[in-house]
Amino acid sequence: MNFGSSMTDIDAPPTLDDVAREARVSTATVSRCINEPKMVSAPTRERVQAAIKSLGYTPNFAARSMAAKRTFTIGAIIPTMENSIFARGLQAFQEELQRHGYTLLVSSSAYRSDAEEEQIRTLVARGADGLLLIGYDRDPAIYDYLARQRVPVLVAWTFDDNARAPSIGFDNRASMRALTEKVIKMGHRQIAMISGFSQQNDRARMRILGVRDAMAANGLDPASLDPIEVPYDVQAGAEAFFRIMEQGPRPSIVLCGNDVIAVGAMRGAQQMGLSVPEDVSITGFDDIEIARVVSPELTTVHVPHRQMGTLAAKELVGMIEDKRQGVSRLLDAKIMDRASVSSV
Amino acid sequence: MNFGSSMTDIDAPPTLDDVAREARVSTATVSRCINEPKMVSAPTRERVQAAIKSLGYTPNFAARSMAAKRTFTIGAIIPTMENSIFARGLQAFQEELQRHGYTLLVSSSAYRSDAEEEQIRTLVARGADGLLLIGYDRDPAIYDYLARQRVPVLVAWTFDDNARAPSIGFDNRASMRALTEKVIKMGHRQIAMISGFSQQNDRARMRILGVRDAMAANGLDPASLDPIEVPYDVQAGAEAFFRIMEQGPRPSIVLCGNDVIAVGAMRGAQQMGLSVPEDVSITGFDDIEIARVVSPELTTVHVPHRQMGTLAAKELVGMIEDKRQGVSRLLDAKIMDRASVSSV
DNA sequence: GAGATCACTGTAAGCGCTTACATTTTAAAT
DNA sequence: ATTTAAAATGTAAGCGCTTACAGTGATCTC
Repeated sequence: MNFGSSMTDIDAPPTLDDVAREARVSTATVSRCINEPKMVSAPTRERVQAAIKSLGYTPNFAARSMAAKRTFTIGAIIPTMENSIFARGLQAFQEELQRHGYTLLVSSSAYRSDAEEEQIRTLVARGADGLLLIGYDRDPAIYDYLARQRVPVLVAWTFDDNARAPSIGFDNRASMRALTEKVIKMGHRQIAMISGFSQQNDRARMRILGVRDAMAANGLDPASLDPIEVPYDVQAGAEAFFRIMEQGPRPSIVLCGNDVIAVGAMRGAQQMGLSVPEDVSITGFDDIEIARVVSPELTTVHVPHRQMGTLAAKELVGMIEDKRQGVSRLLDAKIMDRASVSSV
Repeated sequence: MNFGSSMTDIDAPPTLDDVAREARVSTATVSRCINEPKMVSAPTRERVQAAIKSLGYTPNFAARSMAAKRTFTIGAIIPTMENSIFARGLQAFQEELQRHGYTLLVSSSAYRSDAEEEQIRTLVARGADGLLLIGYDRDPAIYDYLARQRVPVLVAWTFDDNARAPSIGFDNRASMRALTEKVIKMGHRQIAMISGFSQQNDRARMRILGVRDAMAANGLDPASLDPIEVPYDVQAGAEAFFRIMEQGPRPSIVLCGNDVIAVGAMRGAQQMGLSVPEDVSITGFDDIEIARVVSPELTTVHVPHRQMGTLAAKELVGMIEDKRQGVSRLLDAKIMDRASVSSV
């Protein structure tokens, strides 16, 4: 088979040169046609476009990045793809990037900071024009490295105005505090918590602090809170719930570090024959789809996933194209008061 | 600040040349040290490695791909990232790729074939060494294009031995047939179905056919099945469930095209005050996490997500590196008999 | 109508790497 | 020792693009 590779030699994809020849212009003109169309006169532009079309030309990405020292690629490293905690936000991020002509390179670190570090280096070596990272907690040396390589970085899913990188996110601590105060007002005094691992995870840590803040502000002893830390996974949540209910005085409410754990806790309750919220109340965090699918529906903190993704993309593209510092942005996270919590 | 960029000029990242100079060898040797270490004698290799380390050298990806005509990038286009249908499989795919030194470029088409086509072209232009696509259904011209560009393609989440591309997947039709036969044997005669859109989606189409196969084989009229097609989303599932229960004779069972729809149907039932499975049975497909989180737990078809991802990665890498045709592989999908179906 | 200005277009020098081929060094064989 | 093959290294030609710089006419300016 020969698919109309005009009179040229074999079969390799057409290059800029081929187009230039076909359109009887220089390669520079073709390049300008593609990148800065307004620099080229209308007649030539049309001729070039026709040539591009007839040859089925697509620019070679590697060559372009090498010459332009830009890749139009943005890297994102998320802790996990296994559940949808980051999915909606990332999807929105991607859609917005695409709108600006960028491609997203995603990888997931499985919540391991060494894996994350390696992936950061890979992404940088691949010439990512910018990076989206989740949360702040990481070796300062990484921020140094990134600064030295002049790769713009934006942090999401958290907010901290005076950190090493600009962030688009919400206040994990304040949100958790608000949620906790709310349940305390509903009469809960015996509070237990199942958290994600707080090491190298500022979101988890801040959420714990938020609970303590609320306790302290309401005459409870913050030191009495002894969060169990588990992986973000349903089964682990269920197991932690068992442990909590078996040892010592039973809490009237179990606050969970996120929805996945909370759903696990709900399963655990069900398996123990406890009903939620009559026997025990449970809350989550994130408001992912699963929260509205369990019954009772889960009381949780709604994170503005899509908004965060979209704004992060805009900001990062801005940082890259205008070579400016990014500006942090605090978004609202709202308490979704559903059926998994009752008054005491 | 000056971060030890030895005596060289300004500040740009070190290049192969810098390393070569530092190690007092030619660039070719440095290159070999990185790509084919065994071609270099031990002493020189050590010298070069020391130089690499001391300069903090990382190869420039664009340059490397241009020279080698390889990118070590594999593209995957999945229909959605919003729920976890593809997440586990993709995660496994990525992990396996990483093990072979490849990077994954993911994008999602939102189940739109025009978006998918554009993304395929983008990925090819970016020099993807291979592509993972979900399902067969797409314009044949795309397969031609891919063949002409000599980009290996592997299809997953479905299996068809004599299609345009090799596939690693399971038999959607047979699995759905098996599930349906099982519920028929349990006494269900009034069968309804909520499917995903079957246009441009062979998985959805095959699942419908599977239901009909089972009906025909058991003395029911396959033409009497009139699947409602909806987007794969909880809310849509609930709404479709309402429609089904409101019009005409109520089915004893509602077979759903996947777990997300099924969970929607369960919510719908709950909102209508119907209990599952006493008043109506419901089944799903995929066995994603959500299936075990709802109550009652969902009877569904277990898809070997991780296995599929891992094998797909191995096969695709094999196709690329050995320049051979891929071989298709049929995996088992198993019925998970849980609590959302009762006998009639 | 000579010089200045402007709008296009072309020339050609890289970008940082890989690799075919040439050359040198080392080891093996006689 | 000398020849010969094998192993290690070097030389240099690109890979396909972008872009600084240098034309080339056409249009203004006074």
